[in-house]
Amino acid sequence: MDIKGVISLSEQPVIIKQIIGKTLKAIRIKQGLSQEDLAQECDVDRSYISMIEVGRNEPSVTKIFDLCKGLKIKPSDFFKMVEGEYEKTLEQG
Amino acid sequence: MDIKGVISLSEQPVIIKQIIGKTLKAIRIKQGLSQEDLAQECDVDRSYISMIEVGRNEPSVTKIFDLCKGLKIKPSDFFKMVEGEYEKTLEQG
DNA sequence: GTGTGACTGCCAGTCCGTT
DNA sequence: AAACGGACTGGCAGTCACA
Repeated sequence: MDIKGVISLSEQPVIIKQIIGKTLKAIRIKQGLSQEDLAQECDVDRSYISMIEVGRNEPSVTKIFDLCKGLKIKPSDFFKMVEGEYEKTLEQG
Repeated sequence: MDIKGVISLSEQPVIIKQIIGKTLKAIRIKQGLSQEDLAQECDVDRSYISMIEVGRNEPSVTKIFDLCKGLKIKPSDFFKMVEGEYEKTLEQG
C-alpha cells in the first residue's frame, strides 16, 4: 500500500458535515446574525440551522446554495473554505 | 442536452441536482471514463452514477467529495463549475 | 438566542432487468 | 459492454416542542 492509500482511505476519515457546520457558524457569527435571522432569511426552520452547525445534519447542495444566498456569499467561496478545512483535517489525521 | 427543458413548473427556480449531474457527466466523459469505471473508483453502485447524471438523485456533499476523489479533481473546482452553470441558468431564466 | 429528544416522510442508494 | 430505469427500503433530512 502506497502513501495515497494511507491518506485517502474511504471509510469515515473526515466528517464533512461537521466541517460544513463549523464553516457556516463562523460566517454567520462574523456577519453578526443570529440563527433566527439566518433562518428567516433563507426560509428554513431555525432549529435546522442549529442542527447543521452542530454537525448533526448534512445539508444538501441545494440547501447550501440557499444558505449562501442568505449569507450573501458565493457558494464556491463557501466550498473553498470547506475544502481547506477538510485538507487541514486530513493532514492532522 | 439543455438544462432549460428539464426545469419543472414548480416553484423551484433552478434545479441544482440537474446541474450537478450535467457537470459530473461532462468531467467523466472528458476523462474517458465509463460510469462503471467511476463507480468502481468511488466504491458506489454503477447505477447510482447514472441516477446522478440524469438528475434523479442529488448526491450529498460527502458523496461529491468522494466522486471528486475518483475523478482526481478538487471539489472546489467542481463546485465552481456548478456555480457557473447555475448563474448561467439564472440569467437565461 | 441556542441546543436537543422524538418523530415522520421522503429520497438517497441499491438490486435487478432491460435496451 | 455500457447506460437507463422501475421498484424497493433504510436512514437521514427537516420539523416541533421544550429545555
